[in-house]
Amino acid sequence: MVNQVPHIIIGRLPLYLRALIRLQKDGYEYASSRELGKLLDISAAQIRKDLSHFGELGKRGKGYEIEFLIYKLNQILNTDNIWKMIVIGAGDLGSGLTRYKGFANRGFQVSAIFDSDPQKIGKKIGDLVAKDIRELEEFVKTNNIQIAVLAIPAEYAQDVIDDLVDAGITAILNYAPIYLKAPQGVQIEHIDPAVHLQKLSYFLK
Amino acid sequence: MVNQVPHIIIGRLPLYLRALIRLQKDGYEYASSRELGKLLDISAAQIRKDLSHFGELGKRGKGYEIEFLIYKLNQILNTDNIWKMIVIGAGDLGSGLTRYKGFANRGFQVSAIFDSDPQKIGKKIGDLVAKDIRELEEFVKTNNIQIAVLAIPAEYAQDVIDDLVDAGITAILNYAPIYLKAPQGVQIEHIDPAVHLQKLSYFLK
DNA sequence: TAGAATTGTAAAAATTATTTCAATCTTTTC
DNA sequence: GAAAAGATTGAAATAATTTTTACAATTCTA
Repeated sequence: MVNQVPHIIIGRLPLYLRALIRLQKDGYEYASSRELGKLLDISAAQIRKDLSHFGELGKRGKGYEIEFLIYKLNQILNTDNIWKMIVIGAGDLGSGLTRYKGFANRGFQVSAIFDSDPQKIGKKIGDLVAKDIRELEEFVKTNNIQIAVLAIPAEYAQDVIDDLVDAGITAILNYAPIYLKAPQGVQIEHIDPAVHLQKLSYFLK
Repeated sequence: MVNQVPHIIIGRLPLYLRALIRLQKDGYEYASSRELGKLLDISAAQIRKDLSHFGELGKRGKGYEIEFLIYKLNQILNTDNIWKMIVIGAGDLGSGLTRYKGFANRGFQVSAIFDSDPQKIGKKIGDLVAKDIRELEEFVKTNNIQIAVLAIPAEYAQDVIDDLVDAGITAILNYAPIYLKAPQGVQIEHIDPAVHLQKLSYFLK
């Protein structure tokens, strides 16, 4: 296992994992880099090179044993256990993410949802009840939470990030349509559908 | 205006645009590449190089005139008009996206939402009423829709994409957690929160 | 008018992806 | 059951792409 694997490679590992889980569900036991590549529109060589950063995970003449590679990728990505996350913002998006069933088998679980709006605090959302954002710090500390999902308007996002970091959060999935600052060591991933749509519309007409 | 601007550059333009709109809202008239870069954690040289693909858009000694650059980026990204889109899937996510107020001022508008579940068809969602997916093709053709947002389970996604392409859709924002195939010329962008979370968890613990 | 600021771009450096192939394992043939 | 043919990985070498550096040209400011 090597240090300092390029970010861009880490970004592809979840795609490999997702495809492998699908293949396993479909009853396959082995997958070659060529097959996997065809499924993902990624060159076979690239897949082999990416995986080779983490040891010799394949079998010459045969391919990659799917069960083993899934196990290995989960280990690499730290998803061999379930991470507890919190969601900030109990609007449509935050509520939807909280109710979303798709996280469980990919290593994540929402363990609380917070809002500052009295109208939303106390509301039942899936199995949870929306909490007051003022309880955030205590909750994060008590439950040792490291991951937060931000689903609030852009205006408040930077302030909330600062609070999250103070509370001990070190990984943030940001849905607010704004670039956010965090100290070294705190990772942020951004999802903004309009950004993707604009990439798409570039190619239209 | 040049042909064949690398994809990776197109992907940054919406971020520039988003930041510029924010600066404009905050009352600024000019932004230098250094200021913009600081706001986005992108090097000033990169921003200048990216923008230089589309002409000489800045003013030496002063920076970029924000209003003009916003106008120009909208023109480049084809967001100087509103694109009508359809949403497929009237679950939490599809409903949330349909109600989302943030698309309007970024060049997009949901003009219909479809589902195949009789329980959901007819339901009021924001200003719209969920339609039967069987009406999809006619709607797309009649209304000349080019963009679709896919918010359905992975199992059905490839079949629906095939139908969308047949109907005339050429740009797809895919929320189903699976890689999807489309013919040359049809652009797909993927959003899978679990993929982002797994990138984050790589860096944890 | 002089000094400061900033762009646009050529050149260099760094990063990322592809090509190629020896090594090795699997499958088929005899 | 051994030998031959086929498949596939892992990795070195090469190619392509992307980013950074460096600076002349130009504009702004005082």
